Amino acid sequence: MDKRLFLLDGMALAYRAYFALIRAPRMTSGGMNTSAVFGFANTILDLLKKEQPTHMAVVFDTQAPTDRHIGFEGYKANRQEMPEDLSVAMPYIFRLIEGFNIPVLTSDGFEADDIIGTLAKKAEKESFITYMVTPDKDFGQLVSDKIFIYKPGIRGGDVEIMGVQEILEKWSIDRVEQVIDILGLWGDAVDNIPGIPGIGEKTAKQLIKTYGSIENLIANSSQLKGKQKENVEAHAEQGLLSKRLATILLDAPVELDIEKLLIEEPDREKLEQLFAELEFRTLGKRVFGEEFTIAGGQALRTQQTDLFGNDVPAPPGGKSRAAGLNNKEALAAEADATAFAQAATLKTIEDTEHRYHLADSPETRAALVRLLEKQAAFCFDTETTGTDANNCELVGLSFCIEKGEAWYVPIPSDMEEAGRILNEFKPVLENERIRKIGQNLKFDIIVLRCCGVNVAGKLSDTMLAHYILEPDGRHGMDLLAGNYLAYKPVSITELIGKKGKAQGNMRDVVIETIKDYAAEDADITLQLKEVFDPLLEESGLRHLVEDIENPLIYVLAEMEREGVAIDKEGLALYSRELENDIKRLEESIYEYAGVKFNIASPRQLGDVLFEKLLLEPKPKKTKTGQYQTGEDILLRLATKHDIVQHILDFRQLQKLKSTYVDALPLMINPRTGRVHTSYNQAVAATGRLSSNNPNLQNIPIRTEKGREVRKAFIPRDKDHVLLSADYSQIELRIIAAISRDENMMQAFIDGMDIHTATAAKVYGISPEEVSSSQRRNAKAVNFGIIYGQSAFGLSQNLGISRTEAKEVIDAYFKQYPGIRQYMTDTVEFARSKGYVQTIMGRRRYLRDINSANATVRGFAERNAINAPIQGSAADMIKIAMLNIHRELNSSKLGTKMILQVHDELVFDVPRGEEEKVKTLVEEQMKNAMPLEVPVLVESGTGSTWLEAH
DNA sequence: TCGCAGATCC
DNA sequence: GTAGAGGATCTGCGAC
Repeated sequence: MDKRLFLLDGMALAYRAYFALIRAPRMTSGGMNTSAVFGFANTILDLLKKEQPTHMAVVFDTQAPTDRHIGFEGYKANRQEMPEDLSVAMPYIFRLIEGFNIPVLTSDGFEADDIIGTLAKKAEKESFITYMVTPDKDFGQLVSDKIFIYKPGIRGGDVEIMGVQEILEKWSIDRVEQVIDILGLWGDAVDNIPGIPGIGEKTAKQLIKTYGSIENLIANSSQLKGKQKENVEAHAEQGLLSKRLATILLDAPVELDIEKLLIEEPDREKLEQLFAELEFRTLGKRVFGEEFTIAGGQALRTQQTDLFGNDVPAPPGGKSRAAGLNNKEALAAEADATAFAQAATLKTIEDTEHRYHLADSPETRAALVRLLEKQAAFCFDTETTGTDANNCELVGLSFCIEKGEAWYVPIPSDMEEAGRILNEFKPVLENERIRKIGQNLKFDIIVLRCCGVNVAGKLSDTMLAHYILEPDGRHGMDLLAGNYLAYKPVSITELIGKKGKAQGNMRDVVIETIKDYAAEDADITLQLKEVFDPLLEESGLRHLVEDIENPLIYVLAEMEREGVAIDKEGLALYSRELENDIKRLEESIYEYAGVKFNIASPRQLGDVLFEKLLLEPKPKKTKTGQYQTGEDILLRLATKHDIVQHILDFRQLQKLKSTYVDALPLMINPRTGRVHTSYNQAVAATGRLSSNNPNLQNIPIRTEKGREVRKAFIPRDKDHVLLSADYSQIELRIIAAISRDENMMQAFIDGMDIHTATAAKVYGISPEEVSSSQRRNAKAVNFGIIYGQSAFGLSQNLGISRTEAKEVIDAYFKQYPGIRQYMTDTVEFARSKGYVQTIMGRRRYLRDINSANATVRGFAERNAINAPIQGSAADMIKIAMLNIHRELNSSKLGTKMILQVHDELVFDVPRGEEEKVKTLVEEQMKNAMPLEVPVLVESGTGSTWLEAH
């Protein structure tokens, strides 16, 4: 049998596992980030299972500066501190390796690569096949026969085996020697060896490639000019040292009998204990088989500290939590993590004592109602035939008043019978005295409203409670049950099948099965409420759910149920018009291009523009390697070829037609004849609402053709008009108020146009003298400030030079010193507290704020600056909505609030009420959350949304 | 079915 | 030197 030796570069793999997972939600146990340990464990497991090694060792760099590192002051200075999370994880990684019974070698004065290189050479003589396992950024693999490129993922790594030849091809390198030369490059490509001041990594690589080697480059430095020449000559010695340090040794003094690295059985006891501490349930199962459970183990409890040893506050009750990044990658990874958590050994309905009753007779129902009537609060849930609250059928109701006991009330499809049963429950559901507890109550409230039941009383929504506690996380019931109750509810897919065409219907499930599922939901929700209440109290967040989020459920439910009228015929007409325009554009584009292709395919379009028409010598590519054809890129090309403008127009019209003009009429509810969007109250981490099915918060307005769509939003009939009221510059007013910057506050107090005022200050001229381009620049800075934009971003945005952008920004901060102070203060606050907050105290946790990774940290810093501003604006309009809703109801006006678009509210107003409502709305919006600067609201009415806005 | 790119909004 | 504006949703393409 072959002797197969696997040598793992321990530190590199640990770092790689850590950084690869850094963007993913943190897998935590007792506050410790366990993702690096998890990634490492998966590497070992993958190798053991898939590659059948016979011998194995993990090699670690000696962390203390040594011969190979020493004598190089800059090395120490530049070497990044090991991230706190990772250094906490390292002891666990060592225990893991020990548990697997794999020998650990330390490099003792050398790089791990040197030891591996030397061993590989030695092993070759003893007829081993040697494999080096290291992440792809390291070049050290070149000394082994095969190379593993390990890409950690949350479910373990994809291990890819490449031969040396393939590596050379992959990196477009010609010869092995050349790789060695590149290894000796200047810059921080190799383990942060400091480079030559003034010559970057890329430039250095290029230069070395051109000259063949560093030695050649130095010898020919006279061919260079200017600063480059100076730098190369002045720091030649350092460059050579870099090369020497980065060159892999094959003759390190390592005494070792390779046969001793023979693989042994893992130490079951040690691994079990470790997996129990870290709550690695699925991993445990992979190692020890399905029967593995961590029930006997003790969960880890360590207090998280920051770099200075101070305690970092964990979010209230936060057991696991998403990182600050809210992008698709994070969400996808989070889904994985959720699956990971769910697959673990959680209690289920089988393991718990419960009394779930069926209340399906007049007597049992009456008894239930009598019981509910006596309660100060109860938890309830509805079962329906679908997820569209405005377009589904009620199948049953479940109730719970105490942990472990719940009732299920089936509702038959016969309307009359259903009505009778619901009437029995009206006295409790409509009872204002009784608090209602639920998960996503807005859905239940709308469903019941459609059945003629008007739910009343205070609300406690567990989804919103968790949203307030952990705004970046997800808030599904199954997830919450798993994380907070260590419980796995009956899965909906067990009842009605997987999502998709084949998915069944709640109506078809036998009542006994629904009973368990539904009663359990109510039971779990009640238990969650009991967990969240003290957490909200402790962290001082109770008022947010109690005074804002929970009451807002009623407002949103009513808005959603109300819906908005759409001019279907108008849209149909416009669709035909667009169709013609698009056809014409298509033809002309084909003519310009000389070829027919799919213009809607960015890939095909890129090929035509940059490979056929060659519009750009060095076109930008996306990370997947196709040409970028985004609007900003095309706009810059517009002068080069007429085809570009046509493409831009084509894109715009295509988008308009498919997303709005053709899609909206299909969303009209057949029952009401109106479009009912759905507001999600728990997705945007800053506190904003979002809208979907359809999204009515992104109806076009910027361009003339787009605006046409707004004409299709109309009052319910000719006796009504639309009223639109929006906050003027609300985010800038908020930043002015919370930063208390005198100049900006004064500009608002004086009622000036803020962008003109800013331009006047920045350019040191009077407001009258401000040109339109100066105002545009000022406006861009004002917005950039809100988002934490850099000089680079501003220059890109405005098409000006970086120097110019920097000047504008510097002048800006000189005029508004309070704003700069706010920015540094907020970031500082986030650093010490771990979160930022809005005026109303809504929090956003920023775990990455102290990250050693500049990119990740930068993201957290921009979030720190933006979240309080965007979030305060969200708080303000939510309060306004609550107050307006209350006032409209109490004053018996016929006006309905129908839309919210972040800083705008739209109402359907009976003719004759316009003036009254306008005053009411403006007053309530202005006074919702008084600031120390004036809050301005602009409103208008019209027979379409466009006119009103 | 899913990720990506590109579009829309505030 | 890094990457390069915060928050969303929807659509079509193209790989799987």
